[in-house]
Amino acid sequence: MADQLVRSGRKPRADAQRNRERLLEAATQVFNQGEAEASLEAVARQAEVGIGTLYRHFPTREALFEAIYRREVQQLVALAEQLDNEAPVEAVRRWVHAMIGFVAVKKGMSAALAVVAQSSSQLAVCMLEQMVGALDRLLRRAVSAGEMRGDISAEEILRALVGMCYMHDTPDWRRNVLRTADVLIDGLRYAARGPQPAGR
Amino acid sequence: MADQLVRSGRKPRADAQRNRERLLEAATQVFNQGEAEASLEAVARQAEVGIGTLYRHFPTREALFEAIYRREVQQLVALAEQLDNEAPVEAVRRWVHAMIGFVAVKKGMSAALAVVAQSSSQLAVCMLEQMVGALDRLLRRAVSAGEMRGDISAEEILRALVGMCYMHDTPDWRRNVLRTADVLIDGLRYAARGPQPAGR
Amino acid sequence: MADQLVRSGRKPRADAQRNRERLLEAATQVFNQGEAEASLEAVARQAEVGIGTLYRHFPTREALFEAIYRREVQQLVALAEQLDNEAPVEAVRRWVHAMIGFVAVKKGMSAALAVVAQSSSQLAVCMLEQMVGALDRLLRRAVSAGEMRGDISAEEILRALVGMCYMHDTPDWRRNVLRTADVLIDGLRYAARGPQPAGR
Amino acid sequence: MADQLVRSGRKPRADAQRNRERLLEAATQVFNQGEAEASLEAVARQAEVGIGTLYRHFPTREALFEAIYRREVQQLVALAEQLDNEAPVEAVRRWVHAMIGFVAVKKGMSAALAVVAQSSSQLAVCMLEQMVGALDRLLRRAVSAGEMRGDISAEEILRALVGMCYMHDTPDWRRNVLRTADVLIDGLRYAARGPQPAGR
DNA sequence: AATGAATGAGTGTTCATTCAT
DNA sequence: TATGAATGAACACTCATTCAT
Repeated sequence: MADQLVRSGRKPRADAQRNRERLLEAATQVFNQGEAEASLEAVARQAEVGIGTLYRHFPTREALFEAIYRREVQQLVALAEQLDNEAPVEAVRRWVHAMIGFVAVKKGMSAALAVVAQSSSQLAVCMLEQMVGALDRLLRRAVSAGEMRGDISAEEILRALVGMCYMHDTPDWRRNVLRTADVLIDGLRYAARGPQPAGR
Repeated sequence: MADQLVRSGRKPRADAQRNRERLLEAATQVFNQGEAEASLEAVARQAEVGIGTLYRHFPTREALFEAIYRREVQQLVALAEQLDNEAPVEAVRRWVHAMIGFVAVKKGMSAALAVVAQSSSQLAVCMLEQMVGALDRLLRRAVSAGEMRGDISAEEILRALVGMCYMHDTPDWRRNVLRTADVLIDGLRYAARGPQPAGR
Repeated sequence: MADQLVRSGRKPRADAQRNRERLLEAATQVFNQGEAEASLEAVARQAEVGIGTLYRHFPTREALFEAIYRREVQQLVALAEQLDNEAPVEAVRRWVHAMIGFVAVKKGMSAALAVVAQSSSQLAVCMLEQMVGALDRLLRRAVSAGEMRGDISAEEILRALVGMCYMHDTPDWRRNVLRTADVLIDGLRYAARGPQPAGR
Repeated sequence: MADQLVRSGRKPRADAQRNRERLLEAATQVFNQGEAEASLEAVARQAEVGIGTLYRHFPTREALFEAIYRREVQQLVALAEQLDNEAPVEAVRRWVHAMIGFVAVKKGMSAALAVVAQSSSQLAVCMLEQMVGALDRLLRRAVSAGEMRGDISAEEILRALVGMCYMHDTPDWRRNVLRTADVLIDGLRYAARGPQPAGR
């Protein structure tokens, strides 16, 4: 499903598995602490593995991105499920904060996400859908509770968040983005009750 | 103004001027209907002009970006001034819509803006500052009027808007982004009066 | 030695070794029968090898120079050691002649040496130092024996020799330079005993 | 004879003459305080003159070099004549020192001379011949006086000197080269009397 | 399966030279 | 004549991708 090795039915050779791990580890480092446009050769070098091996495991650059972030994405999906018990709006806020914190830790992930969000490969779409699904679940609850407007799709909001993260590269962008994200969430609440007389 | 240059037969040779125009036209097309990272050679080819000519007119990639978008940016700055008479929040909303519409017309401008927003060249910074200045002017009025919270900088909001635009490439992204931008603005209003009891 | 590498089937793949050889051969030809500033592309073409291959083997122009002339330089160093048993002045003369003969065979080496002598890369400096060291060893002996003046550094003399070679491109320059070099050596001897009354 | 303008019979226009002067001045500066490989465009810019004008006056790079150094060469030729009254060996030494000092002042002239010495254009040859002639005149006197060996041509010595200068780029190369040049001259004297018993 | 050598198209950039104004 | 815009060949260098070992 994810990449070539899995397809062959047979259990993957031990060293193949090890190399896959090394590559993911290396790619994470290279992409996260630098640019998302680093050369694949650099990744292979970091993993102390031949470039050919990299290609065997991840035939395209996107396959690599996807493999890197699949796990992380699943964490976010899991988090959404856990937040089911929270108050609706608060759950949305916490999930959004988690996502931003997540991107902040994995510096450079924003670029990768941007790439993914703009590509249209099946797998990229799938990843995006998962995240959209997670956020959607939370939003729906808030909307049902009458605490948020329901005419903005989760995908829209997700794209906005990713875009907000992507536009920064200063080291302290995180708190700024967090605040702006809160504004966005506030906007979703505000409209739930419609515009109100400015004089209260 | 352009007239003057053409008529006076002085320095700006006719063909030079024409080539400059062609290059801008071509660059706009190439960048707008593709990626902001298209090769300069491609631009020259599109303009049916030697690569050397491109370099003569625009010694760096950014000089080209800047030339393309400087005029447009100034339009937005001018718009901000015109909106001084509007109701504060409405003025903000209209300016934001104008900016998005502007990006929508110049499809791909978002990519260019993204590049600019992330680079740190003097000129890029200057362009960004101009737009920030325009938005800041409008925000301040709204804040002064007690209709918007004042702890989110214009730059943050601008980056968020650019990011939102950048994350889309479907043909109909515009209305989605407009709506999400409105949510953001609503958020700015909402907090001006503090969180309110949600029906509780 | 080369044998070993080839036979052991280990790391140095056969074709890599062959290409390296071809590149050195080609570079020697191109540089020697033309200018030291020939394009690297020309070298690759001569070697019938992709330009990328050239870069893999020799990441910089100087790395190529160095590879070409390292072995030869070491021969000269070795020669200096062998001449330790000769009469001091004669040893200097023979080494200098060897050097010139060496340049003469590798026509165009003078240009390469000139480049090296003017660059300041680590490796270039190292090569120069080796040759200076070799000549210095011989000069010291002659100075100790009271047969040469000691206030001219080996490096000066070496630069002069390289310069002399570099200034020629006629096919028969060798004997001319040899004679002039002898004059230089004579000058070193002459002053060992101080200026003498010229018959006056 | 030197360049195109002179050929046309008519007296050169005043501004043409002025531009020629500016170009020479500029070229001297650019070549002398930098590299002999500076772009012609840089020269034209320094002269505040169009590149086309440069080409009109000096159709080739060598024509420019030649024009620059012709006057200086003639100074050296004149100096040789003035030295006719000095003691022969001293005259040679003084001329050689003058030449080196000359190159030292016009930093970068060594590179230009090297170019000239290796080219084979008529004019370059002519320049070289003039300098050779000047030195030759002095050498002959010393040889006639029995104070120098006569089997080394002036051209050889000149090439050696130029080469020696060319091989340096440190700021204090002058004294080193002067000393080495003295050694060369000493060598010419030494052999005039043949090898002498080392014990005196 | 793993390796890394080979490839060459592609990009940015410079500069000598021509030519329209 | 003077100008400088236009040109494009040439070069250095990178990197994704293929393929022999």
